[in-house]
Amino acid sequence: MKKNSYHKGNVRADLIQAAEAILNEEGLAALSVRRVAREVGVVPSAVYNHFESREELLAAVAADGYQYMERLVDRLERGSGDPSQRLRRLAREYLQFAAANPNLYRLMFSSDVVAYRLHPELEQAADTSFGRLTQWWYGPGNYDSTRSAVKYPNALSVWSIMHGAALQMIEGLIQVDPRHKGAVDGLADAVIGTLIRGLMPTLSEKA
Amino acid sequence: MKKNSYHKGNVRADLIQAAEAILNEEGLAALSVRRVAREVGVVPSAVYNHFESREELLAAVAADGYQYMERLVDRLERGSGDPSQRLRRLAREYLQFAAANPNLYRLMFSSDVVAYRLHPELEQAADTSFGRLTQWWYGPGNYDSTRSAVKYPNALSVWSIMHGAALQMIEGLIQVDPRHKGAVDGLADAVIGTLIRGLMPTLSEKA
DNA sequence: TGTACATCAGTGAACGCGCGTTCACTGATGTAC
DNA sequence: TGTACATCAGTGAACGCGCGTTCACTGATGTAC
Repeated sequence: MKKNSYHKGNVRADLIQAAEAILNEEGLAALSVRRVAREVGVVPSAVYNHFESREELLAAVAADGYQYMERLVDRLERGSGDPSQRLRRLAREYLQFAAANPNLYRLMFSSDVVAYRLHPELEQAADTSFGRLTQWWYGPGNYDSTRSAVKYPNALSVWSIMHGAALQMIEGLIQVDPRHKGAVDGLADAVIGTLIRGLMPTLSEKA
Repeated sequence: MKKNSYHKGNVRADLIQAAEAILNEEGLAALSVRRVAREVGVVPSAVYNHFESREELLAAVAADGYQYMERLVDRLERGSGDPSQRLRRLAREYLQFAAANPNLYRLMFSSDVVAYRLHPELEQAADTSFGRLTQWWYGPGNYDSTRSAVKYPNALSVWSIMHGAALQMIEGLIQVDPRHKGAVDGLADAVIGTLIRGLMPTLSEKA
């Protein structure tokens, strides 16, 4: 392909990829339309042939991230071992993903930046991940996609504790270096282990 | 006090208060130095008599938020009831705080916006909250302030599950309306209840 | 009690910046005849 | 096979914007003598 030709090919895909790279390396603040365009070698206004706005570009990046989540749940469903073993594996993989892609992880879960409600395909991606985890747990027949706290406390708790641990790690609120894989696994084991066993034993010890 | 006098009094406190109001009502993006100054009735450059930079102002706002966390832990320590009852109460109060002050909550826990490491008083405030929870649990003699995942799995898990639930609620990832106090309590009960009981019973049921 | 002066906390104008987005345009490509 | 033309995806210049921050300044206040 000639350097200065029009119709460069898959500019849309290139933009998303460049955006992901910038996000990972320099964070969300550096991810501007102009910057992404520059990186791809295109003029800023060209971006608007592929995305309606900056936010739509960000939504596309986030949606890309959810594909990774999907794969995690795939492995949960198809994996071997008893349920608690699978859950422990899920926990490790989940935190490893967050540790390796902190800025992407943040973007995926902050409606502050990308309003889910405005990007149905994104909301659906998030729903699917949670829904499949829930169905694995409660059986397909029992899932009604409302994600009610009362109806699915177990799935909700797994999601909450993993999300909380991931963010505390990413934000540096706990002494776990995201670049140290062993430490990340240790964190995963600690929280999912506690959740599986429950606090009752130590609490009654206290009483 | 005269309207146009210099030396207006507690401009610093006013700035923090105005910043909190803007944050709550319009979100972080609206919280600019110029905007806060305008709200207080002062020229933008006057802000720099009280804060070195925008980030320092934000750090002051976040530090203010931590005082609320302190009070939660106070009540945990001094409250009545057995440990698990106290923990359940803490969970409710924690989520109610997050529900009532979502933008402040986000600011407090995102190093993206305010780099903790650069604001020691802020890092200390965060440490204190976690440390006191841990000490309540393990006894004062056993706390060494490293917040290691391996050493304090119980306190860490409580923190993680509450943080995760709070953020999912705030970001609209779960079907809980933050303005509905009953629903927020329900969420708190669900996650802390699951954590206390543990997943073992349902997991072995599955196996 | 009155005066000189240092200090403090404001003012007002200006800086350079990168941003998201719009617009009229134009070159390359694919298709119909 | 050659030509006319619609479409698509680029270009380039410009828009208005609010931002964080700096600077020389000045009015009000408190203190020392």
